[in-house]
Amino acid sequence: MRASRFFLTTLKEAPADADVASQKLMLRAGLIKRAAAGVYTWMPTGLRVLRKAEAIVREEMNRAGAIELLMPAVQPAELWQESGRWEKYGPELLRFKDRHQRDFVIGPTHEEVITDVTRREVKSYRQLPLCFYQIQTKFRDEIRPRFGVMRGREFLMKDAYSFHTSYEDLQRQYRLMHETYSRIFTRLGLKFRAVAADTGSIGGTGSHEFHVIAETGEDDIAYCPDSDYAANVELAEALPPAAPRPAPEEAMQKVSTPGKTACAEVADFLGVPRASVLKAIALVSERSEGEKLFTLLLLRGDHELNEVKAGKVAGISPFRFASDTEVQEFMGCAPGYLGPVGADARRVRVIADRAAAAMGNFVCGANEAGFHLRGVSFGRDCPEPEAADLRRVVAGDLSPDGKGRLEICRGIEVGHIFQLRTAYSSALGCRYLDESGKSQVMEMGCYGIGVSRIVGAAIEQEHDEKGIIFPVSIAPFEVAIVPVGYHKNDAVRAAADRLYEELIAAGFDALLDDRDERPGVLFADMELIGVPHRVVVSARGLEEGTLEYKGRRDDAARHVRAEEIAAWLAEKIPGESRGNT
RNA sequence: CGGGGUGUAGCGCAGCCUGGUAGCGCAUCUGCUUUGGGAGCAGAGGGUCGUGAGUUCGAAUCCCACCACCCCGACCA
Repeated sequence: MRASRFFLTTLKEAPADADVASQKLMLRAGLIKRAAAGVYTWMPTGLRVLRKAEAIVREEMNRAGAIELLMPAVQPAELWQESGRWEKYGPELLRFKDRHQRDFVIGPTHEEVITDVTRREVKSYRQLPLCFYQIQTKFRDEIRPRFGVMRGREFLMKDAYSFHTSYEDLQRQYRLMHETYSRIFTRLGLKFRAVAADTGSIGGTGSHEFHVIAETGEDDIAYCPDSDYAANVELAEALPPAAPRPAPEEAMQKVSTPGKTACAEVADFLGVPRASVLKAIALVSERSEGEKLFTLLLLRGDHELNEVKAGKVAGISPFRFASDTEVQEFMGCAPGYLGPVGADARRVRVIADRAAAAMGNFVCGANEAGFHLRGVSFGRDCPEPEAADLRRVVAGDLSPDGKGRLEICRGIEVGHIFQLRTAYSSALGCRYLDESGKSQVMEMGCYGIGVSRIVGAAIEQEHDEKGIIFPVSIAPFEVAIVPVGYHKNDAVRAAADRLYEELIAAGFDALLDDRDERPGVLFADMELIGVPHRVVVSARGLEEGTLEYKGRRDDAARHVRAEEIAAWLAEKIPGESRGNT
């Protein structure tokens, strides 16, 4: 590509409303233009990047035997009503009516449509297994779109769906997709981690998220540096403390703690560590008969509740936090001074986190405004509570696989694989006849990759003060030829043109920056848009028979003999990662 | 949904308090000079001042309503 025939629109200043590096740089480099909140035009430079990412995803999906199709962005409401998600999905689902007042949605995902296609077309076990995929634009009406294309409302997604005659075969496909995703993100040049994710009501180990490791990620990931354990913090198990509960020493004693309601305040006020204060959180689970179940969760003062885990404790989900009135009703006390001692066992269920259950001689609320108790021990001063895993893991916790300690990092979710089992196939009646002619419900899996999010995540992961540093596999161009004096010096022009033809013929995705601008402008633009390799053609070098090579991360340029430059680049840009478009 | 903030040229901003008919930098166009790290000089074009309705002789500026966008928060005692 010649820059004079392309369309580069770089900016010196980023729009003021951009708030993360990738969004600023994508706007500055002219990769995207904002059309509405969370909705962007992919400009020519950005589209090249998006298409390269898409091509890698497509190649690897095809390699894994998945079959590409393309489903509609607009979907009839009937399918969503049939699956039950017309009610369940909430306001993120963009709904509208056509001229005949029929209800439609703009697809945020395609389980309904693919399941509908499959139930109509597939009748026999002989046709299974199948794995379909598409690369298609989705729309989710996010409450608060932000971070540019990383949390847009309209975005490009690769979504795949597989259909099986058995759970075992689904698991085989799931492992295959796990491997395929690892290949994809490796080829994309991303630092990523596959993490175990919450499977909601389906349970089991049937879901993994693929995260690009980056400070600005929206998810917390717990991982063990000494093993391959990694899980979303919402899921990561907190093991019981290794040390046994200390024996009761001091007698229980009531102390005045006026106005001190938060654990940290109480600990500071009494001069004890936060870890020796017991935190009590009151929940209410409403039953259909209007009956309220009241639960007191106990946590160590330095720990935080993990609501996902609490929701998995039998009998309390769905729950909400108790109102002040309800706390008063069940505990006979204002919030801020709650504790297990003296709680009415007939009306209040007490569940302690494993770490809280291992505490002894602790401080807790006295169930009387303005007072706490110190020197409290379970068993002696109040009944032994039920124990459960309730807290968020923190850095330094033991890894659940027993191979070290956990670290926490931030990640950007770019992929998610999920064993759906029969959630959709049974709702939509997606069945087949088995060998014995008996009708069976298909097992299903789904596998998503946020293709447009990958571009933002790649930039978030690698950039500097000059701009974007793209991995060569998705860079808008692999190599930039920057002539100094293209429009002034015939020798430079001839050499630059010759080099450009040579590199194109050799299969490189080269950009010849033949714009009539000062060299500084050309250098700055090529660096801003993240071209990983640069060759400068100058009169000075031509006299010596050399060209100047500089990698995007290199501090200094190197002189290379003109006749050796193609071989030099071939070494830097392996053919298999080249995407000449 | 609640709270806060911002809307003035393609981008970044000033002007608003104290009303008098809009300005700066970058970008764009023309000319001359310049040419290895976002050039200099001279000139030019480009604005429904978010929208609507008020107050006023007169509104970017004051009042009201609405819209858009951004940020923070949404019960963890």
